[in-house]
Amino acid sequence: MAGFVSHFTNRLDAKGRVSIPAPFRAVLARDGYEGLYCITSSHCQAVDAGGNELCAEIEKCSEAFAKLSPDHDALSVALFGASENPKVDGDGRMTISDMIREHTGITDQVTFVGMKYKFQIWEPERFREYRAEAQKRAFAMLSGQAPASSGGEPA
Amino acid sequence: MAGFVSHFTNRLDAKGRVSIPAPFRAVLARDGYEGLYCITSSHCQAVDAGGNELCAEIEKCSEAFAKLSPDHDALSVALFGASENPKVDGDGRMTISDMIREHTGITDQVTFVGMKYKFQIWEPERFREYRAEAQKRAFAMLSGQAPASSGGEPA
DNA sequence: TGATTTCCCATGATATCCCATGTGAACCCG
DNA sequence: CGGGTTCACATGGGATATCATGGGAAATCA
Repeated sequence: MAGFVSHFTNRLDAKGRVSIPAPFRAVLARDGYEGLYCITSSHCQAVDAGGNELCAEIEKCSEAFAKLSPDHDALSVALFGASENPKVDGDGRMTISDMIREHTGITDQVTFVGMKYKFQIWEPERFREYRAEAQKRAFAMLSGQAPASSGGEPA
Repeated sequence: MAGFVSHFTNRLDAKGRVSIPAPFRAVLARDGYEGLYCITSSHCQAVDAGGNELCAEIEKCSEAFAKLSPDHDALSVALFGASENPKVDGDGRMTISDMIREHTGITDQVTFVGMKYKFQIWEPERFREYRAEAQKRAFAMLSGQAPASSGGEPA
């Protein structure tokens, strides 16, 4: 099925490498893998990662402003300056850069969280905290929102 | 026969596998089976499972918010981070992941409960308790709202 | 040249595939 | 109508493939 789902926690090895979960690699390949795109999240201590689909989303974001305009420039710096294209080795591992380490606080373990069109990279303990918070917010959002057309409360 | 109905209890084997009830497999196949979609329920100790129809329902939820926004991210983590695509082997069995085990308390038996457009996965004893409670609620709702003569629940 | 990074292979644990078996229900046939 | 047969399905287990992880050697960089 399509998209990144579920979450996985893997260990960093002595060289700073970590295996990207196999199901996520499969999604990347299906999406027409051209390298992994990573960008630090602006509102949480995580890194967004993905393939073409994530790239397209980010570009769409910056296209909202006219090129050469101050706004566009500022946004470009903010977006692309905080981005990376980590290499993925033949065994499906990526290296955690210093930028990612600093932004996420990752030391020896990494949690990968599927979010359908992208996935996030977290320090496991911080993810647990964020997740608890996210679940509360999600519950509030869904119950505040008008019920969907087809009968039946999702999840 | 449309949708998942009735309920079944099957045993887990030593490898953590359990047979998905044959009638449910038939429904999945008719729905255009592309893999099983599972998501932990936010309001009870069960896992929602289904095919395309359930998947579409979940996606619709997250479409209410702009991608890359904090709200969308939180919702995605709560929904997709708590989801899985268990593989189904040639004999119609799925493996119960640790995530499902923890959320449901399943140890050696699994109850599958049809809910028309999806089905739920329960630890048998917890399901019995939930069911007793649900029946009370349903009865109260129906007798409070509907005329005594009405033959069944609304579609 | 010394320090990293990249590539490649080794390994243990786990998951997946494939086939065997038991059991109950449906079916057929006399 | 009764007895035997077949079938579908849940379950078990051995063989095999996949995956995360570790480490050495070659390549790259400064």
